[in-house]
Amino acid sequence: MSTATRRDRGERALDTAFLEGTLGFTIRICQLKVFDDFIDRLARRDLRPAEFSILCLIADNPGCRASRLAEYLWIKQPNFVPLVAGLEQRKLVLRRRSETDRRFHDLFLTALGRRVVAKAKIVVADQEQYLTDRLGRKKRDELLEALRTVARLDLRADR
Amino acid sequence: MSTATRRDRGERALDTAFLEGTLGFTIRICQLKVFDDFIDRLARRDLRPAEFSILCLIADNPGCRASRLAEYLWIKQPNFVPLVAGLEQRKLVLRRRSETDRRFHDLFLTALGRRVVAKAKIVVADQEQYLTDRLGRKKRDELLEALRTVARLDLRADR
DNA sequence: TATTGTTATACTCTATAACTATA
DNA sequence: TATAGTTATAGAGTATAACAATA
Repeated sequence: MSTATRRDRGERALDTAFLEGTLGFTIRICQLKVFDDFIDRLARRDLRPAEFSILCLIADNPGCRASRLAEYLWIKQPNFVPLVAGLEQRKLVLRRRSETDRRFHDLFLTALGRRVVAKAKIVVADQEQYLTDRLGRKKRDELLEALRTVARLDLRADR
Repeated sequence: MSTATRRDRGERALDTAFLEGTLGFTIRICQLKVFDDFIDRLARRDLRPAEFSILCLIADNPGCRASRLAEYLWIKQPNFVPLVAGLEQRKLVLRRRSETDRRFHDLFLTALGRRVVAKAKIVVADQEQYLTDRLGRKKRDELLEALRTVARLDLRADR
């Protein structure tokens, strides 16, 4: 958009009261904005949000199973395969057949993977700090807690 | 997933503390869950979330311009065209060339469009009520207010 | 020359069915 | 028979460039 806002050009503001009065729409806009910024920050490290979240989970859960991660991240198994395969090709992740049950893939980070995730976490911390600065520590913590409450709900199943 | 949880089968729980300690990831999971439920609820009316939001905005802003809506909804103009064209074909929306500037398309709801959006709003209200019941009115209102604060930020531009 | 809407098109993300190998 | 991972593939959603009409 040009530097002059629509308001500057004398246009009437949109009445957005209904949508902005709903949690659903507002969560959606927040997610778009936060991810837009996040994707841009992470691009320098050649990581997508999904890849970053996978690396984080393997870092804190060495030897975890692929299907377990996919389920938690709401990524369908067939879509999860090329994600992990890509990370393995880049020497960030190691896949190993479980010895107790050879159907499973146990996942580990390589030394390089640990370095990459450590640096990427700094990028995330920067964004989180930016948000905390704008909201204030107390409101930020309350926001996170409320969101975690929503995240734990099983909306479709509860109906 | 089967009825027995992973915990029941004796699997160790994932350590997800890092990701769940970030606003970015938690907002993302909330958005996925809320939209999954929302899409399912709206499916009976053959409406997608984007279509619903467009109808809502036209309802409260008759005669508004297509480009104005697309910008607000974070939908790129080329992707907005088939959305509105579809709504017009279904006789929910009316596109009219502006008389003052024939480049613009002014958007209106048809009588049918008004009926459809009114019914869809009930579906949304149900979901919002469900969330309010779980969170409590006060926490729900605080959550919405905090989200609106985040939604107003211009994260990328502010860096 | 700039802007709105449009077309064409490519890329990413997501979804489903069917296969394999293991159990 | 059931499960983890895989392959193939189709469908959304999203992105950019270029064009026509209009200003």
